[in-house]
Amino acid sequence: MRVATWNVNSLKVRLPQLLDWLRLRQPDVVCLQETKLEDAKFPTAEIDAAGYRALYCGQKTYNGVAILSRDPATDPLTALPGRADEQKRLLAASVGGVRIVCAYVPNGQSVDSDKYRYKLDWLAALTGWLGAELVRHPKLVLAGDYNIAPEERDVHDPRAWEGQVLFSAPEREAFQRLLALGLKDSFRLFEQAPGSFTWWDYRLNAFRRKLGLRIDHILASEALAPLCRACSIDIEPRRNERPSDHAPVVAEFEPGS
DNA sequence: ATGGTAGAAACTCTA
Repeated sequence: MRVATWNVNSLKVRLPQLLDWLRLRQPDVVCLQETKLEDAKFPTAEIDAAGYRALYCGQKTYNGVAILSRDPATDPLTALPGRADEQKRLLAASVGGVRIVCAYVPNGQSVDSDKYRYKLDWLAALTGWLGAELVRHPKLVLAGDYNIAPEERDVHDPRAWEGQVLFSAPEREAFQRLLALGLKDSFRLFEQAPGSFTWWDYRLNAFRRKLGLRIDHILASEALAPLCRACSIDIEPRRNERPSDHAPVVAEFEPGS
């Protein structure tokens, strides 16, 4: 099973690129973030024609998540239970015996912002819920835009980013609490090139200058991680005309997992 | 000292 995550930063704008990418990479499951579409405007016909079913949970202008899958997805969940949130950031469903959790973690804006507090609260709620979800679904993938670079090697200039949002200690500790649930960072199960990033600011020619961060991740549960065969970042779509500022991440799991 | 870009939408907010 090939599982991908991609923050598309507007599915309306990126739909042609997504359809090209699906044909090229043939993923079985794709988690999308920042669709920025109300559910009524989700491009179900185009996705269906590409051979995928879609679950989606969106809103106008901001946020929005979706799970595309070749096989049917069951038992959807569109928010953390007991947390009625108008921000559409979470979607979970089961595909082929694997629980797929698609997350768009709040950006946080800056460490002195209310949005940063909201980010840490949201991560704590996610972690709490995942503990129970892992009991129900031992084979689980948490894929999405975490808006957290977990380690120094995930940041082009860790000194400059020290204490900044996306790399501050409380955010990185929140990431470690996800790992403490037994989740493994599938990207780090394999040898990777230095300077592997998934996001580059649109400004200041960051992509061309390789000024990126690795903030999009596919975590695999303890039961699923041993079945992971590969994980890579596909930077090609970042070279497109009108690209998303994020590149997709793709993880390969043993067939039948 | 705080810009720079992109997307959505309606001029400012979010990232």
